[in-house]
Amino acid sequence: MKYIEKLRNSGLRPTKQRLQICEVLFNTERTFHFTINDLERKIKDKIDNKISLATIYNTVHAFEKKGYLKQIPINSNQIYFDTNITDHHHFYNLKDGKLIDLENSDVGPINIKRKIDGKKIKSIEVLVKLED
Amino acid sequence: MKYIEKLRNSGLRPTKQRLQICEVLFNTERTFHFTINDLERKIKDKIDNKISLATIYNTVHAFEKKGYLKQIPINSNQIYFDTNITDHHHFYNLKDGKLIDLENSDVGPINIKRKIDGKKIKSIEVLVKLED
DNA sequence: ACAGCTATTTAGAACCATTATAAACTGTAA
DNA sequence: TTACAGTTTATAATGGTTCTAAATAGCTGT
Ligand SMILES: [Mn+2]
Ligand SMILES: [Mn+2]
Ligand SMILES: [Zn+2]
Ligand SMILES: [Zn+2]
Repeated sequence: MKYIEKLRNSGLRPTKQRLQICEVLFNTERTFHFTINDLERKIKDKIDNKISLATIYNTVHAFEKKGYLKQIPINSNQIYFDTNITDHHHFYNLKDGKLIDLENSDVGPINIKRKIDGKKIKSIEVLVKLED
Repeated sequence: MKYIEKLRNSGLRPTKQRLQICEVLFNTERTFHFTINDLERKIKDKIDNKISLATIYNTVHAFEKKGYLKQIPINSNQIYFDTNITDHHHFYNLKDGKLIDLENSDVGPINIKRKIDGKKIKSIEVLVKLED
């Protein structure tokens, strides 16, 4: 299995459930955005055994902590995650709630002129809201 | 009362509760960021009658719809609102969860090169996460 | 292969911010 | 004043997320 090493190297035991979730999340042509509810449905569609909701939450949080997933800053009643962990930005379609990746090259370089002393910048994320 | 006109002009009846919430939200030196829980405490401190939590929610949503408040796109279990309704951005201090305004002039002009056809840009918001 | 240990999974309960309900109350225009 | 729609309110319901604690599974050393 291609994800066993990745998990072991992260200090995560390569359990059956984690490996199956890796397949759903990372064995894809394209990166994607998802909520836990989305992921639960994807898992049901792709695998035949059941994975409990608690395990899905546990795994997503474990992967996020290891840097294999990112949360997307957005106002919603659900948390949005991203399998694209590169620095990038988002269009947010207000009509249907869907997100579209905006590559760094699609946004001019962002230069934050103000400094907060004792702090350093960890990330700069742009959200572009779209309407009709 | 200075807020009666504002409310009437928005099609909102100037009730006692709404006027008191206006005082707390808008009769200030500076704009600020708040959650519903923050606002509930501010109201308790500043006024002597009780305003029900449902009314606080109703009022904040009514004011948001009228454009007197904005939500701040951020991942949190609570919604963050802003009394600063100008176009601006935010520092987000990961240590304590506090937000700091970043004026448009503190961020270089942002030029979104990619277009989504049939859609127009409603807002561009930058979130700068800070760590130690 | 086995034992022992710790990590992980799991069903279900708990949590808690937010929203819905529906009855009482209030602002407003006639 | 009256009538009516808008608003407030206590309380219940909702729903995403986290917690709990018992069962299970991966791992290390023998
Ligand atoms: Mn299936
Ligand atoms: Mn008081
Ligand atoms: Zn993305
Ligand atoms: Zn602000």
